[in-house]
Amino acid sequence: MRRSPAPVNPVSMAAVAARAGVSVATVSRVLNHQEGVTGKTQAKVNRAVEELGYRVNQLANSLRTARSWLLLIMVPDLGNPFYIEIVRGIDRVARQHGYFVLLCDTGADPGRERSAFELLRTHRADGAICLDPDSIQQGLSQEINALPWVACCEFDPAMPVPYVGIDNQGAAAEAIRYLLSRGHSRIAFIGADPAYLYARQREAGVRQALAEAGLALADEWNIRVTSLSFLAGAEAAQQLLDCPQRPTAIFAVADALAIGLMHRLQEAGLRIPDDIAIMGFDDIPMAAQLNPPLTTMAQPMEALGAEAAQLLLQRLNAPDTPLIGRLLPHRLVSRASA
Amino acid sequence: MRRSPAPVNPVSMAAVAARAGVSVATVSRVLNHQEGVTGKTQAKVNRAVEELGYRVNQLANSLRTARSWLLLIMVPDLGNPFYIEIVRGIDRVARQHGYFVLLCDTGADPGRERSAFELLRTHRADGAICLDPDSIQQGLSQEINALPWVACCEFDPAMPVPYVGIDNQGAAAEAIRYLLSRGHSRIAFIGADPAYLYARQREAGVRQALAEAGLALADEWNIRVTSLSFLAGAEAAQQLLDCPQRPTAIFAVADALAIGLMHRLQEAGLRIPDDIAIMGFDDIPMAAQLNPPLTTMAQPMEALGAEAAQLLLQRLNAPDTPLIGRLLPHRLVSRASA
DNA sequence: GTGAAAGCGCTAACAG
DNA sequence: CTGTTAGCGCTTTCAC
Repeated sequence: MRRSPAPVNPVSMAAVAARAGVSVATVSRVLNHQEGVTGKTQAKVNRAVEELGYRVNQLANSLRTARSWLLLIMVPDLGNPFYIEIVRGIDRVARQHGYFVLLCDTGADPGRERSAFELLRTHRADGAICLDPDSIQQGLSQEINALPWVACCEFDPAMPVPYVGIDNQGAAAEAIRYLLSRGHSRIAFIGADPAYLYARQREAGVRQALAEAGLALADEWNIRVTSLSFLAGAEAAQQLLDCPQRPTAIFAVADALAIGLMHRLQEAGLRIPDDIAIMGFDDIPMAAQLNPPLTTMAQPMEALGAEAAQLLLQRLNAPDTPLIGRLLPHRLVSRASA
Repeated sequence: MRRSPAPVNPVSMAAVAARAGVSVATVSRVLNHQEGVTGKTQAKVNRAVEELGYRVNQLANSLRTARSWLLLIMVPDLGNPFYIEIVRGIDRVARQHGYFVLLCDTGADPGRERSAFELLRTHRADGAICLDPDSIQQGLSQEINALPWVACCEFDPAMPVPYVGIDNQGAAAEAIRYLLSRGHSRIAFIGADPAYLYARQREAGVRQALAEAGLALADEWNIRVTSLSFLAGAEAAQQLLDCPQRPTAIFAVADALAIGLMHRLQEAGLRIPDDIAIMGFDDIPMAAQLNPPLTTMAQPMEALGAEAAQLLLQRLNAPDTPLIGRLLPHRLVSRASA
């Protein structure tokens, strides 16, 4: 006699059918609200479902329909509130459409990212949204091009993948122009890992705006950190503190950096913005709570996530929709730090 | 002629078998590293897999083996860094054991939580970790008792469910004693929604420590907020500011609250800790970055998550392990705010 | 050592 | 309107 595999749930659709005195097909129809079933039959089935406490086995359903109703999100760092806000945006629209979210903190590691993409191939997720560095995306390009995913924040317009993001260069240039307009000409820049599109584009924006004003980015005021941690911000601050000549304003590519930066600077006895002005990027919720509140370039985080999810769903439902890329508007938020 | 369902992946195990000139059973054996297959046969199979770019269909696998390798996490608010740290702890051990994480922000809504638990019943997740208020857990008790899940931070020792948490009452009492030892006797408390176990227990701890010192918690200094947002903290601060008699120290049940609190207080011109001392709870990463740095009662967030995951895995692998509850140690972190 | 075949629980075509 | 039946793609027993 054959043993059935694993601990099997006794309450299958067949059990319901038996109890209701109908066929499994009918049960399936009722459960999926398909028309063409008598009210009386529906009632019988529903009662049996009720009495047995039946729940459909989504695994079986998914296998049969080839839809898992799971969306994968790949983020480089869950610890950064910026990504959290985006995840919330994704989650909101995903849920609205009946999907659940599979979250994967890749740590911006190509290996981890590759294995995350495997979830698509193995049918564990229907689609994915990737927030990882564009450089990693490009590295995997060959393997993932045909998969149903969209890029968010980090993207390469040349890749055959829909994307959402912002005009990083324009936004960064605007930020610098703001600083210039406040009378600053000695401006330092804390940049990030050039593996990220945003890091490269924002640096370009900074240089551009500076150049427009006849200025150049001094080497010793151009600091590059490797992670967006508070600590990295503090270390950058220290470097600036050690400069023979200090800047009067600092623009950090991310609020997280600006936070560590401010902390170290204040620890050293500097007053913000009087002794030195600080400007960030992102406008994470914490920015407004700092002392002094942080002036920053806001990204529409929730909307970025929502839009990415929308794009993905569209791609899933109509696979040959033309690929689109969308840039959402940024907005300068002037507070007390600069 | 019958049409097969949905867009079917052309590369199934059968395709591999055909190409390798063996049966699907053999392919399955090779893929699962089962012994009893010739090296030569293995090679044939592996080559075919390679050539075809075959990937196993996890849906089919899961249906057959009744394991989805997905773990569900229910959090009341993804926006709170406290939960994020816990999620990271869970994620780390989950991944170590081959599981992926299904994240669900329930917003502490019973309906959403109920539907999240349905993921277990419908075989979409193998187990769950619930961080939602114990009151909600209890409300669902009848329906979820038999499901494979563990409670984290919020739990009811009387429920037949493994849990991890901390000694909230003891920790809060310690916090108050610390404040007392610094010479404060006019201490205010910002508490949270009593739907949460932590909120009730910490309030009890506060009252206990105060009583030990012959003091009582004044009504006007006992503020209760409904969410752990910065805004809620700021509103609480305002209430305290409006009191005829001001406290000299404030203990907030959560760092997020303390942040909003500090912000509003400083906005009003008060100096911390000179005019008023502030103490928080959790020790989220941000706490050390505040100006002044926040004195707080640290919870081992990552460890709480990791331990919860461990407990869950254990429960999944040995369903009749005796139910255990574990309390992890807290630690007072003295910084400049109090 | 390998293969045939029986399902896991469900959906959907087709027949009645 | 309802039932029969053939799979979805895989694992696992049993036989050879």
